[in-house]
Amino acid sequence: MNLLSEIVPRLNVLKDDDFAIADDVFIVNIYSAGDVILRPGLICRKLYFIQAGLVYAYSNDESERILWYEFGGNSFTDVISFYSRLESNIFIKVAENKTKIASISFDDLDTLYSKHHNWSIWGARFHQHELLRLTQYYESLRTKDASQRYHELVDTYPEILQRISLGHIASYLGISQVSLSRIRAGTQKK
Amino acid sequence: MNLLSEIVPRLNVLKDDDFAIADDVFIVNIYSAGDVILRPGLICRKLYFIQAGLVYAYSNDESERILWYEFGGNSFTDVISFYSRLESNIFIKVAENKTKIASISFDDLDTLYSKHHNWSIWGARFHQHELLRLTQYYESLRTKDASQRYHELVDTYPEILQRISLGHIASYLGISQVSLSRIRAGTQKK
DNA sequence: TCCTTTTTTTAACAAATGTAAAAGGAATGC
DNA sequence: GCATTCCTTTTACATTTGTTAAAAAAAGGA
Repeated sequence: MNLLSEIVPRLNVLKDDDFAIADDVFIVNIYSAGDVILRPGLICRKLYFIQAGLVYAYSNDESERILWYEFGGNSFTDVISFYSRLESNIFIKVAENKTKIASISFDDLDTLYSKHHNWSIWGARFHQHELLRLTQYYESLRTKDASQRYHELVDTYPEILQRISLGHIASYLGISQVSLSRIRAGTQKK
Repeated sequence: MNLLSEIVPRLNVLKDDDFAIADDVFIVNIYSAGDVILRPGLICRKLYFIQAGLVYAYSNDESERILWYEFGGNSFTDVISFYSRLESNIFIKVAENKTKIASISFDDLDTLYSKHHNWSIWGARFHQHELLRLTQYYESLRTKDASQRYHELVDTYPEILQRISLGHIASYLGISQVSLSRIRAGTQKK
């Protein structure tokens, strides 16, 4: 059984043979907390798939605003840098030890599409899923206020309060730590 | 020369033959201003490509917030409804007469992927482009304030002030009309 | 031209949120 | 135990933005 099949979703199309074919263009690495995957000024050349662990991104300005967290089972990249091949403006860092990640370059991915029909079907479906996932994420940013998003966050991942400081959660929610305290104290509209 | 090839981008992979193959699964329509393409409660079953004209979307709540405008050359759908196959929560309407649009259903698109390698390569690349485009749009929403976005809007489309009322522009920018007046008056930080 | 309607701006006030600073709590090390 | 440091909450104040309402300006019709 190929390692990759444990990390990259089959999306109802990939067979073991397809994973075998792609085995040499995906690279699997194990990272430690604090490892830097991407920094501003570099082009993000890879698409990443997390098998286990935790990764996060933050902005390059004074605010160092946390842009996202991604857990095992999800993929990530700097979408703007990777698909436009322009220099990144964000940091991507590993948050936990033994974070296990597979990655593939833009060119290798496109070559897979061209050479293997199944991989191009996978590519279409994968990017459809990502389009849906990203849109749902941004729409929840747009339509829900920080209070709602905070309560959903702790309902969905109650353990997150043990893993991430409230300062970082406030940054992730896009509000000041003072506002988050007010929300937690209930001094806030529901 | 096939009509479709004027509307659907080739993305460096589609040949005339591919358009001929797909001719019967794309439908081309001409709409009038005010025509409703999608309303809340329905599932958005199609992916649309605008050749010419203007289309916009707005929310289903009291605010009737304008979510986006799309011009000729771009594609659109209700991303969340189309890719999750759930009921839509938005309106999509045509804003100008003689708006010409090609469309294809989710299932027909997936069938094209399965049957034709070139179309699945196209699907992967198309959705990569859309992922980039959507992310750039939402990131500009996230990082720029209403004042910046207003000034960029009138710099990019000076004629827009003649075509769309300030009330609608404020809605599109996500602010009250009062705030937009303050921005225009210069009573606002740059 | 005059009246009506629509659009835009202005004013006044209230609510929400950020900044800065202080205080309280928890964890760690000596 | 005590001090230090880090994280979190609280307070005070200023800024921003929304709401409501009124005034001003623009557009259209008779």
